[in-house]
Amino acid sequence: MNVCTKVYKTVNNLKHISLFKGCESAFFDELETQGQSLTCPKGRILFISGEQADRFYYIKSGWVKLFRETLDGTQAVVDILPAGHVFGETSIFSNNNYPYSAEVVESAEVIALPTLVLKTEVENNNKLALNMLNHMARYRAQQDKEIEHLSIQNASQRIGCFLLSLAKQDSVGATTIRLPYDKTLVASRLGMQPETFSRALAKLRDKTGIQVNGATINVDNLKQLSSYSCAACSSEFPCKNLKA
Amino acid sequence: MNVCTKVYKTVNNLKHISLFKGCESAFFDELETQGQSLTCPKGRILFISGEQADRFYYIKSGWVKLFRETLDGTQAVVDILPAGHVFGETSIFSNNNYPYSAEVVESAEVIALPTLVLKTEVENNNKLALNMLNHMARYRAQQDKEIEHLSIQNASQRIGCFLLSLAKQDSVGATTIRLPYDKTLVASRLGMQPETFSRALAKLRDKTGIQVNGATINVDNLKQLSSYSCAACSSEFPCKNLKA
DNA sequence: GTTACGACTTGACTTAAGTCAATTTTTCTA
DNA sequence: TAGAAAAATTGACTTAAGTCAAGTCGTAAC
Repeated sequence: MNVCTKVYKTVNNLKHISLFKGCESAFFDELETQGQSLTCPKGRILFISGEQADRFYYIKSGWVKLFRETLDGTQAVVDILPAGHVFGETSIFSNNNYPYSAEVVESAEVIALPTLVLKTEVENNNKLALNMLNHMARYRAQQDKEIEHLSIQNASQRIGCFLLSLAKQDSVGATTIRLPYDKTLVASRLGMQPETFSRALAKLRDKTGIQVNGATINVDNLKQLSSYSCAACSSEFPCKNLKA
Repeated sequence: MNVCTKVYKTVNNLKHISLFKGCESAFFDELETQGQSLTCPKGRILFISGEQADRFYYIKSGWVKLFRETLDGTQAVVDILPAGHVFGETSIFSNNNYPYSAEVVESAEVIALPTLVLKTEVENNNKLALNMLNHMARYRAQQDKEIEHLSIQNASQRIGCFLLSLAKQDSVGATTIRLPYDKTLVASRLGMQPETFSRALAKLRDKTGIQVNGATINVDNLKQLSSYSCAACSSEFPCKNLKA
């Protein structure tokens, strides 16, 4: 666990966060007064599973890993979130305890906000409650797909699917993808060992003609990648991760 | 796909459904007027993934499987739900399309209710929105655990965990568990092949001393079962599936 | 009762992924 | 820029689970 200096800043302008769309000024004022902007290096633990949840977080930049650990230390990665995402907010529906631990995996700027203010507002502002419902429904659909992938896709297909989700949504035919964090971390995100990831990526390269160069991956034919990966996925073909 | 005669009945008294706790009479009246009670035999398909979602369902008795299929026909089981559960309701947050297919797997009585009425009420009644949020948060926690189990538990441990979830919550030490549906179906629910299930259950028997007799399973020592299964689970030990 | 069917089990074998160890490559730091 | 550390790859091997085929068991129908 990485202990390090926190950098606090004044929070301003949360109005652009889609979860809060339609909320009143008073709510934003209260959030901003009690909120803190933190600059966190890689490795910083924001909270531990089971802890009392006084704060939830908004990611301004960087990447944050949500995970849980078994008694023997094995880690299960719940998700790895990029800028724009909110996490820890569901604790207001589970006795104010965090359901997972959170660690910064690519140096990040996050905003820590008081859960109590959110809870009170959700209980009184139907617009916010609806935002959260939509938000959770989207997340749920994604998790359902995750479960499906774990049970019916092989390692190479899971990687392919992951690459598609990173591809620019407007890319057609060819594109370049850059892995946003370490391959080891991608592997754990996809529920496999680093060695398996390495071999499975090589297999994916052979099967779909992608070019791998470190963290940079060139895709000449997105459809070929999609057709290989999505063969074992219930989503409509071509993969909706790929707009074409 | 099983085509069969529907049996319609008048719907009454939805007030006991926890999701609707605190709702107004007018809402119940509208639901009951437009709702239908259906008696469905095993095999009955209630809806198909992607279909327009006009109705959501409440299970009065029996079991319902939620699943999706890939192009090549491979099935991924999302969940298998018992009496008391609601499904198809999240379609109101996803363009009114069902995100999965639903099939009755143990003859069931279900109530089909209009999604539009629910949607309108959620948009206007904060109490209902909060109920749904709590409901979805609970479901989400369960799905997160599911993902964890798929990636870090082995077949025998997943079965053990499943058995614990079936054990009566007040049972201490010893208890008898009855599988609620076919072993083949339990296998698919746990993301494994029937053959693997059969062998893994035998292994679980050897490891934990449970006695298997067809669909009936005697557990002399729940803690032993829990300690074997939960070794690869991030939840606190002993498993919260087991109150002891 | 006998037959037929589906559910379940078992055996033999294949395949995918995990493990452990040894390198190689890249990145960071002094 | 040299050297150390971390990340990634590769090889050899083990293990878990899938596959396919054969067989058993129990129930339901006749």
